[in-house]
Amino acid sequence: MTSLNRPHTTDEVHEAFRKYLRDHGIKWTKARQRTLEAVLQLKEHFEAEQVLHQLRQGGRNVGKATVYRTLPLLVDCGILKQVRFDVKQAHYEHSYGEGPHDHMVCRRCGRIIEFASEEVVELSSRIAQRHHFHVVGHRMQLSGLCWECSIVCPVAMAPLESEAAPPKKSKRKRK
Amino acid sequence: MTSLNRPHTTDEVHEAFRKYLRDHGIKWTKARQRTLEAVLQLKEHFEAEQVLHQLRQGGRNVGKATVYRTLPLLVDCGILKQVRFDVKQAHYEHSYGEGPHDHMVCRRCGRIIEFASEEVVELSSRIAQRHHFHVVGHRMQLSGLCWECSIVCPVAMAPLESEAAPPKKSKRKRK
DNA sequence: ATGCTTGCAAAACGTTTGCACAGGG
DNA sequence: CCCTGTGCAAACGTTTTGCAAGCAT
Repeated sequence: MTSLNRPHTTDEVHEAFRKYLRDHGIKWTKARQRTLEAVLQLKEHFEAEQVLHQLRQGGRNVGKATVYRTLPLLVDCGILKQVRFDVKQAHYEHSYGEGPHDHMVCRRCGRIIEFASEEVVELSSRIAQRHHFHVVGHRMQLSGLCWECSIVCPVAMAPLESEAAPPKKSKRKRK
Repeated sequence: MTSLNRPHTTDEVHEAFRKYLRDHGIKWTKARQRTLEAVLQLKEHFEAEQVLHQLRQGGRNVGKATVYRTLPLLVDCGILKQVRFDVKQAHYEHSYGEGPHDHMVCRRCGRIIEFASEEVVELSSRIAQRHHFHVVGHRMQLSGLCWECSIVCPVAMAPLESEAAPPKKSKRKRK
């Protein structure tokens, strides 16, 4: 939602990255530039592997290690934000100039819906205060069914892919 | 907080597991029994490796694979809940008969503080309704500094271990 | 007796690191 | 020119899987 019509040009983002690198004595290299470009072409939420894929697809090869070393820089300078869903891999989203928001993840189709979270921020502060905790950030994730899936399949919770799985002889639920 | 004085005896939990297994045509075996016992001895939040460790310590050896195969069963039958913090490994907590709650994670000492979350649940519903989303569950995590750490170290965000790291020659921020 | 369960080892997975070479300031 | 950055491959820690043997029903 917020990632469409991003309020900043790619040039601005490039400049922000170069400034960040300069200020930290890190070099502006071809590999880092290409990684940033690939990242800017990706929409919404993505993982490291997709950045690699995007790079290979454009014929601009960058080593896996370099991508993994560059992503934290982009996070550190505010262009990306690391988001962790209920999976082992890290996901990233664009955060340059974007307001804070949280996510709803559909258990069936995997769709990720963003929502602005002023109320969540307020609630966080209230709760933190109550426990003498100094909040720096928060993460809130709702899981359930998106509108389409709740119509198609009002009860099922199983991920979409498992529908094709052939029934087992036993009564076991484990996949 | 809620894991202390759990409102159910270990017998009740055992029985719940056995019933779950029976109902699903899964066998009640020594390995699964031992895994459950180890899990019940662990307090608060733990990871798979700690279950293994607990088992070895008690001389009741169970294969790593078996533990990894049993934990999802315990989650599925409601005895455990999988919780993912900002790390790659999964963590688990006891959920049998416990009310919903969320977590605050201290960035410095790693302490995890639980808080009851009726307000969070309410807010979830309100937000979901607004987006025509059918919520099934939520996850909220505040990160920041716990009371002790915010006194010791009012500004630092770096994890505790990095304090011992020797300063590098360059101006770079990366570890 | 049958076939689910086990433990081991090996694979898979995402991520990190060591190293010799390339290339930017 | 120096020192950082790169790419490769190998290491890493967690989790999963293949398989022959074990054991609960």
